[in-house]
Amino acid sequence: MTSALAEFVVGVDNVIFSVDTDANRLLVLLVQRQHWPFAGEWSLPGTLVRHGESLEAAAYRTLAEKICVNNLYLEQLYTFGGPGRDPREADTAYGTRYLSVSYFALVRFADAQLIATGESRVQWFTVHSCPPLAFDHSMILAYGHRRLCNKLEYSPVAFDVLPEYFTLNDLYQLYSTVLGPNFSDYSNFRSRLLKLGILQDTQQKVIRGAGRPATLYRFDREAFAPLKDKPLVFV
Amino acid sequence: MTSALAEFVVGVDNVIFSVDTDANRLLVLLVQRQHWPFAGEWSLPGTLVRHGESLEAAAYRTLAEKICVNNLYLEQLYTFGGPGRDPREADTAYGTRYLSVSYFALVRFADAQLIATGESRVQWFTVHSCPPLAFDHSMILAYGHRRLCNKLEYSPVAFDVLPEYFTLNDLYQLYSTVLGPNFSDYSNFRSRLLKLGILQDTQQKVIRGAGRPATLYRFDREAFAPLKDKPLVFV
DNA sequence: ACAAAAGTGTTAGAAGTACACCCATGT
DNA sequence: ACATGGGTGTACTTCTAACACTTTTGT
Repeated sequence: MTSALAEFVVGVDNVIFSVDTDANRLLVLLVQRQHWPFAGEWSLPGTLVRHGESLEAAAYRTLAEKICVNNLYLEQLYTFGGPGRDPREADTAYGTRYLSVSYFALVRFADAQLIATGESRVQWFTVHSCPPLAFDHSMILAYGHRRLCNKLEYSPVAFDVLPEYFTLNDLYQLYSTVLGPNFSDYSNFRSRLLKLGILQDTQQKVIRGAGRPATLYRFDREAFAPLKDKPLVFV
Repeated sequence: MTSALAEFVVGVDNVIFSVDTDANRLLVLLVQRQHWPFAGEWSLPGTLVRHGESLEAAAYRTLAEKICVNNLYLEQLYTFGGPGRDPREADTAYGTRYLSVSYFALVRFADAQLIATGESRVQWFTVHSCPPLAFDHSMILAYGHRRLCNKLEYSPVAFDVLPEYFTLNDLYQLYSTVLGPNFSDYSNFRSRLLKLGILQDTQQKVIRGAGRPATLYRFDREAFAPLKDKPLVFV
């Protein structure tokens, strides 16, 4: 004897982070809702999954609708599917459920062009000063933020959003803006990273304003491959 | 212009682990399917989500239908929702999708009673010698196994499946059956755990066969509370 | 007496932490 | 010359891994 199955509409919501290293700000992309429910409020960019479309494809599509970006990291975050998380459920007598599979993304700030479609507003907010969000999106954001910190510490996501050639300082800025002020000091970060042997020293130097020229490095994917799934620590 | 939304049936599949420390075996619970598709093949225990039921509730229900257990740890694992993962999709012209939210559980082996309902078979398999699974369940199992190892190393899940009073050897057996042979040696494991200060030394001793009596410890939840979300290492 | 299980100690090396200091460039 | 950012070195502590050893029980 089985009771009635729930009917579902499945959506994807993205927590899209970006790091503005110049201004030392960790940003998250929010959109302002145009329609009921929560019209006028800010929320994570999301979409409903289409016929024949994979979840990940839906996540990429949402992302591509809001920003134009070439370099990013994306992975599934968590699925929120309890009853009562979307007011639209109440519409239908037998309450179709709105399930949200959330994805977490990190994109390169420099080449992320926001797409302004008509009157819908899309905007970066610093994570620590963003408005209360529609639905349960504040919770999703918090969850995503925790994941971002972990990912940065234990896997090489940073290299997905850095330019191909970067200085150790670029890398350090990225880490310290995300991980906050009580992050490791530069000198130790430096030696730890170099000791890992996954950074290729291109002999090139780059001069940015005053100061000694900085060495340009690149991420050495081949050297990293054997270290994959090993408990690497980048902290 | 939006294309057709996918329609979904949402299911929950559980990767239920248990550790038989006596026989040094890591076990996973499988059920033998009775009906099409994959009739006769083994799969993870799962269910479809009912009206008004949360995902987690569905996961608990599935678990309770197969085994009777009081002590367990359960958390969401991953969501698999691509098109084509369930042959039943092909039935309906407009292909209702079968989405699976997977959960991962660790249960206490000693008090886990398998529930044999009629002819449906439920059985423990050692993780390293289990049959090929229906659907994409082999992938889900692999994913769950990885998560189990991580959880054990970084969070105190072990104490959810150990009895309230346990010896350090009980704990060590649990860890080494899950984490395999090249796990830390007993002496180092011991001092690391004790140094964390989260084990309460009840002055009681227990004698099991020959050998010096072992001290009974209990997990000190209050002492652990402040260490929560800190990067603890139990390895 | 001896095996078996529990528990302690030691040591060499690696890794982490907090600094002080030197180097190359622009102004 | 000196401020600025890049880069090196060091002294100290803590962690890790491997292993030898002592203690308390049953037989």
